[in-house]
Amino acid sequence: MKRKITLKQIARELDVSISTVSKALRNSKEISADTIQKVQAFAKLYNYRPNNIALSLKNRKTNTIGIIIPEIVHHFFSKVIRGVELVANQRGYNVIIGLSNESFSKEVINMEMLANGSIDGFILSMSKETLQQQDYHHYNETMNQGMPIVMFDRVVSDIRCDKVIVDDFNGAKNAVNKLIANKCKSIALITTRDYVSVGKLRTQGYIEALQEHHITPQAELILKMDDTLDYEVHLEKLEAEIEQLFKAHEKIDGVFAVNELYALSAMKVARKLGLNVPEDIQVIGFTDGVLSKHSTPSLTTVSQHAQQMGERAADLLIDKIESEFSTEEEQFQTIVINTELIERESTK
Amino acid sequence: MKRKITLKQIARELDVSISTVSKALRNSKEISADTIQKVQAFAKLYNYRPNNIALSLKNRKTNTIGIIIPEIVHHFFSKVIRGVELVANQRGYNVIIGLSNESFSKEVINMEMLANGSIDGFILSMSKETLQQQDYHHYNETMNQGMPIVMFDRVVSDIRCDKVIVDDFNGAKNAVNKLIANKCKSIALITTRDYVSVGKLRTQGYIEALQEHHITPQAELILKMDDTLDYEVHLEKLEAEIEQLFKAHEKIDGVFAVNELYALSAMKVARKLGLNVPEDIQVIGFTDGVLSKHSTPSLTTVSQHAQQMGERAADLLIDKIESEFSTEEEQFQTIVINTELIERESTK
DNA sequence: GAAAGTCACGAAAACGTTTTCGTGTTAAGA
DNA sequence: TCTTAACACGAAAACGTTTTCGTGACTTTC
Repeated sequence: MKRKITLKQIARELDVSISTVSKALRNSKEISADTIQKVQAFAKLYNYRPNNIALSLKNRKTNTIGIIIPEIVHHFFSKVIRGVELVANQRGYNVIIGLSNESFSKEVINMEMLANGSIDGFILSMSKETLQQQDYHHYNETMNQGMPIVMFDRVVSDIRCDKVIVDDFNGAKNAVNKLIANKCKSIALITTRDYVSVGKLRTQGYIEALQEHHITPQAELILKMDDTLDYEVHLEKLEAEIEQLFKAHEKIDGVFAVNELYALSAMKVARKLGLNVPEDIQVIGFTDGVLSKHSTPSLTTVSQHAQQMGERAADLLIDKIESEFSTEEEQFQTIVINTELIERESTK
Repeated sequence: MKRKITLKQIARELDVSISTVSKALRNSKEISADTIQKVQAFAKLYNYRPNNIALSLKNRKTNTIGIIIPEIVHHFFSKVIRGVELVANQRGYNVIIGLSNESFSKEVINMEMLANGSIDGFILSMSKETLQQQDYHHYNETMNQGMPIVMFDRVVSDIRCDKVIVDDFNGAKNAVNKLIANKCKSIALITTRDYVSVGKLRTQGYIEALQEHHITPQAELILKMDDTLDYEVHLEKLEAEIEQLFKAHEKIDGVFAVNELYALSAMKVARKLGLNVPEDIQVIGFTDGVLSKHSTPSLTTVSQHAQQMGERAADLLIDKIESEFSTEEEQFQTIVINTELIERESTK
């Protein structure tokens, strides 16, 4: 079990100086052809590779980007990671992950852990707790130290940085428009509480679609779930509330749900009540998940292009990292990713 | 936009030496109370944090572990990552990810990228291509350089390292036993080609369960799918083959599938053929996925405890990293994670 | 044959730490 | 008053690179 070989060891073996070895390996014209050949042969034999950490220290650059997300066991986020990793690798960067688990303190700890020189920049999506507490000091402190941040999906306008977001508003609007075009007369919305920006925007899209078609939004048709609990935990509660909603408003013939599970639950309850999807009631969800594709009936859904979000975020971040000129007045971009309505069996 | 402050800057400001600052921050008794107080106050004011990269270089230890997996948009793997991250963070380590995308060359490139000093050890699951080509030189080279490796799930006995695996054999056997106990007389197996070790073991479990109940396994009841294509791509082909199988053997009243999607497809085809699950045909899958829980009917499945696998793998790796004594003859462990049969609606 | 230039290489600094080993000053002991 | 010990601090090395700047030994030029 031998350690990795270093320049110093090569130098000693070949009885030259460290600088000579370093230069020879980089084909410097300061070094004679003889020496270059000798050094390179030796280095190859011992499989020399420059130590990354030493390079990082010297160059004050790690070629690593950090990504902090609330949860990894989640199709949306894992697809974003895939996108980030793809672009990062292509451009010579590694990706280091931190999970906030939707907790403010874990988010802060993770950021501090990585901000001390381990990475060149952050890609992150805020935890629910951070969104609730509206405490953004850790972002600002990190940026003040010259560490660029790109936020995605869950963002707030108070923070000045690059952002990549989904067009939640139009995604929702298009979905509801589709339901209206499909002759739905009474469309329910199943959503979460409003503190997460995306939920709010989707609700607005729903309302505006209705209004544009001269349908008055009715508060009774909007079901707001408390999602501070884990999805799975409050599944029964969810279904019970949906059932109550459906029973109270038998005329409901369309449902727009802000996520996959809510949509699936709606279909499940509908079936239980003897309603056929899509004949009696049509359902559209919002997500990139795997459930939609494989449910029966399969679910029409608003795709978020999660992987593309990750790719764009990574490009944005690396561009910023590599831009030599940090112009005095920084310009921040917000990239909006268009959604796509994927029609499946749950709509006509 | 000021850079992070360093010991040197503090030293200059306070007109003491770097060593004094360093010692003062660590409350060395070499330093007077006065100086300690002064330095710590200044450091706190400027929010000093030691540079991780410098520490890594000095200590020849990065406190980072690398995880290389074939795919991240996958419930099993993302749960493993969650487990790894949980334990790693608790024990003061970061996690850096690499995706092989089931490709041999990407696996090698990723490993080389991380092996050059960036991490202290690897946790990995082999790509399908690596399993097929049976070329393991990169693992051995990495380990020869003193970098510990823990493999999980997809392992081969040729490589001498710590391993965490699922008890695929008994998981499958228990599942089939369950079907037999539930009065299934003709049980089909839907599996993949055999080069992935886990597939082979699950097939063996199936066969042994049958044999122990004096049922002769029939080759015609075993459907081997070519999974070199992406799941989604060959979905129709899968369903067509299952349909053919069911039609050719109408007596089939039980199905054991080696993954979630195969099981779901079996249920889908059954429904199409007018068969009721579980009345006419019972189905069991093998996975930790999300589809099983939310399908209709929900799927009885063999849970792999993916998160626990990640946790155990991380503990194993960190133990090895931190064990000072690299005893001459290294001992390697293989931890077997027991499966658990989760009964849902697809079995009686 | 001396001045100038080329060649091939080495010394040293720098990145930011920690730690070992001095060393000068003061206080205590004889 | 002299020796010794305690105290408080600094210099320097080390981790593994890259790069700038010297510097001898030759070679060329007039």
